[in-house]
Amino acid sequence: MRVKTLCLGALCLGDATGYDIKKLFENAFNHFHGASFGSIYPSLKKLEEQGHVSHRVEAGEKHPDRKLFHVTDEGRACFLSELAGTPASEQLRSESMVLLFFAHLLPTEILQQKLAEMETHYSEELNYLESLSECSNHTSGIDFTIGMGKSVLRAKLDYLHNHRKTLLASHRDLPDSPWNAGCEQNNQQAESSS
Amino acid sequence: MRVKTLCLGALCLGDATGYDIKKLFENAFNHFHGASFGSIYPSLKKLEEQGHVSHRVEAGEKHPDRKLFHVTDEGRACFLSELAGTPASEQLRSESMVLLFFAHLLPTEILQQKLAEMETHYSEELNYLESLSECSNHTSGIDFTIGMGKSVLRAKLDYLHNHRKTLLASHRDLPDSPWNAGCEQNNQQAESSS
DNA sequence: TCTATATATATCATTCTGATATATGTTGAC
DNA sequence: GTCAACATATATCAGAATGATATATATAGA
Repeated sequence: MRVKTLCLGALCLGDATGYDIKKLFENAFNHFHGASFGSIYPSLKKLEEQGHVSHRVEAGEKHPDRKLFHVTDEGRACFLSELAGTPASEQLRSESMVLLFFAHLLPTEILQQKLAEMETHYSEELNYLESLSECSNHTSGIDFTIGMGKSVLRAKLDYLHNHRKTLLASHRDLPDSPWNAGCEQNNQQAESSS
Repeated sequence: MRVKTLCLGALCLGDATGYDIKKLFENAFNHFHGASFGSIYPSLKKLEEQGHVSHRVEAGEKHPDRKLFHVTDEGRACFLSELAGTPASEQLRSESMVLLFFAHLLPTEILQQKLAEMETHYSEELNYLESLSECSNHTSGIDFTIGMGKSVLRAKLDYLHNHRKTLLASHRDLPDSPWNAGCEQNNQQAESSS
């Protein structure tokens, strides 16, 4: 589903700025869909050109000027028909699973570290969803997505606890892996000279 | 994780063509990472420019010419160091959850249809993973990813069975939703005139 | 025979990410 | 009291990925 459509959906929940929508993607939507400023602002621009949203500028006193967006009737109708026409599907993009798929190529120490990272991430997200479900003003659909998310995270944590030892037990370090032959070309997440 | 890196990883499992790698993404990798031809072929090109892979052409008798790719020592070392440096993380992109998040805007009939679609997809993927785990030649890491996938799918199916009725019970059709005011501009998945 | 599917490579417009630039207000540290 | 870090707010851009399309041949089935 296009970010443009998601933005339209977000605005169906109430008027908002691009920044507000970004926060929605980081919070409420986060556990099933992300989006960056680089897609949100252009989307709002196009939606306005198509007449699906309009905006008014709120002059800032204690904050920068805000462009407050609002769905038009056409925009709302468009979102509803797109929603109904969207097939139910999902797609995972998991570095964790890639790491485990190639676990036999990793030294035991690193593998243990990755498993610990996974547990931390799953626990943190579960805590977040549990805090969300304490709020009482959700629609039943939203409660359903939160509940589904919690179930999935509990299943992941359980699986991790029950199978971690087995994985590590059958894991052996390779005797002479070329661990110092690292390739710098693609490790650009590292520090640059300052 | 970049498709380029995943291609390198795929080639660490054995020599392959771009087409073979696509099949790997569709099968083994499918439940945690996808990739299209439009990213695989350019990735292989760049990997070759960087000296991480090489290729030889197999002239085709019963098939088109094949470019069989092979990892170099540098490529293998590069993949290992990238793998170790990749943080464990994951990200879901789920149209199903978006649909449910906005369930209150959908007519009951459509909502039921989406829930049925979800169940079908989850069941099919579970069957696929169960058929995969019957093969006995997997590393323990691969078994772990398959097992995790199965656990997650079972959790999703359980949740769906246990909460479907509650969701539908609290769901009411809106009295006069503008269901005929559909917007054609964005419904371009429909048929074109022929 | 004719269609659909599988093998195989390649390109392209559109879309999305992740980084960066620009400004201002607030909060907390020292 | 100053200074860094963070939150609010908008916008753009290079690079990466998607999904579609083009091209060609072989096989299987209707």
